[in-house]
Amino acid sequence: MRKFYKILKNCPLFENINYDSMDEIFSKIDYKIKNYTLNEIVYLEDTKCNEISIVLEGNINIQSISSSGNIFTVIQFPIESIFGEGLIFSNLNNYPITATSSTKNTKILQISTENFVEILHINSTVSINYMKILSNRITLLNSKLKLFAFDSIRKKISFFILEKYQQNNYSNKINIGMSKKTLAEYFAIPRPSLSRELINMKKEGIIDYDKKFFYILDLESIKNILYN
Amino acid sequence: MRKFYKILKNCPLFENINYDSMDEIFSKIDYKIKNYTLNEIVYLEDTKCNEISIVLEGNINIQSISSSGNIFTVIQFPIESIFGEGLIFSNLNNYPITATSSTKNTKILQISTENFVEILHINSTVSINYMKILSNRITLLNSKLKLFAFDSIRKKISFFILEKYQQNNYSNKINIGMSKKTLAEYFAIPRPSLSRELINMKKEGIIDYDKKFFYILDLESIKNILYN
DNA sequence: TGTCATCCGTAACGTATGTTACAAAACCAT
DNA sequence: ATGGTTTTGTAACATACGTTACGGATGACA
Repeated sequence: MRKFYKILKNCPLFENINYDSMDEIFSKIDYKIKNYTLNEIVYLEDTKCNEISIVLEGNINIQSISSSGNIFTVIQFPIESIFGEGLIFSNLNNYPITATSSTKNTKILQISTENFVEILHINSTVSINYMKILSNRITLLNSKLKLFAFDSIRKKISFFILEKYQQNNYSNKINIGMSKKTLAEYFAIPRPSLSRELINMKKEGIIDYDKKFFYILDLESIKNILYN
Repeated sequence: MRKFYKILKNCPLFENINYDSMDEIFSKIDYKIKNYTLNEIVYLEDTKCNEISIVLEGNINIQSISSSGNIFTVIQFPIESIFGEGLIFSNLNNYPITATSSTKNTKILQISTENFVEILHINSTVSINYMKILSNRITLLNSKLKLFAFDSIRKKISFFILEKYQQNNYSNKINIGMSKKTLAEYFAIPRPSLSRELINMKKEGIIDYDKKFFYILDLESIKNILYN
């Protein structure tokens, strides 16, 4: 196990855990290290999740829904990735997707729910790390959902501008911080659609913009768009 | 504090915690019980969240984005509701919305992050409860996001049918389990839009349906819709 | 300074879906 | 059964948005 400590240290769950603490943890609890060859199923969609998994060597693949609305986009999860951490304590703890190994030698550390609970008792830093992981996931999902929930491009743009406006001390000049292309991807819409709506809003005198900045011309209108 | 134990017992955080344990907890940690009159701000959007809150008496209101894409839908949170639990351990721990009291006498229990960490140490059941809350939230957000991410009504329907199909032992007869109206709300789309798409899919021989059931006629087509 | 790749604005077109409206069917209570 | 309420199917219309395409602007690099 010790040869994996370096890898575990980079996993958010074991952040700030020194080797002595790891010794303590892994001497007290049971765990498994499973080996997979290429394209083996690591876990199967709709089966119960009763353990957390950490990739120690190799890669695993999962499919998901892309932001353009298509299923079957493959995402790679590399070394140090953690799985099942949001599921083991959930009432509906079925894996939502199938995961397969994408490298010839894939090693995965598996810790059962019981043993994981034990770890949380043993080491309070791991315990806090774990809650941070869950909380950050919630924050991320929330912000994603917020954007998706808006039913028009104009609302997405307005929300984005208003958020930045508040973050940057109510300045009318807003640093976009990314290319228009990237912004369109962030909104999960085609780039020309974003472009067209920006043009419309400019024509209507609500905003102006250039390569790097949005300029708020009519703050009230922007607010009204969100509350229409 | 003791008079609130009965209320706390109904809060998922204190599920299965007996009064003795509560005594132990609240004797060892610091906490505040704050009183609000009508329409006072309980917490303000974009300010740091450094405590969890539980409604002990009255109601609080928050605004959110409705599933029809409009901001400013007011949601009421009644007695026993818990707040901030997904924020205190998050790196971005700003309240995403403003909450105000909606009753003349609103009492809210507030426990700072530090003290909350202490509780998690003291009582392992509360600790597990807390992780269940976070995990269930993640599961809920995930499934919502999944539905939103689909870019067509046909995909939403197909996903819904396929999910039920698998849950019910691969039977071609699928109990919808709610009215079409409710289903439309669940999909966050207008009811006539759902109706029309169902008609189309029936015309194409993919599904049939009546008041209570969907019938899968062409399973392969349904699968293809999701992977198109 | 010229070449190439990338980013961006712009336009035309087709279509999925929101909107509104109305009547038939189903449900429920009297 | 009867009347009223809610749920559904259906249709016509308007529109926001995806799609595709193209050329100009921008920036990197040799």
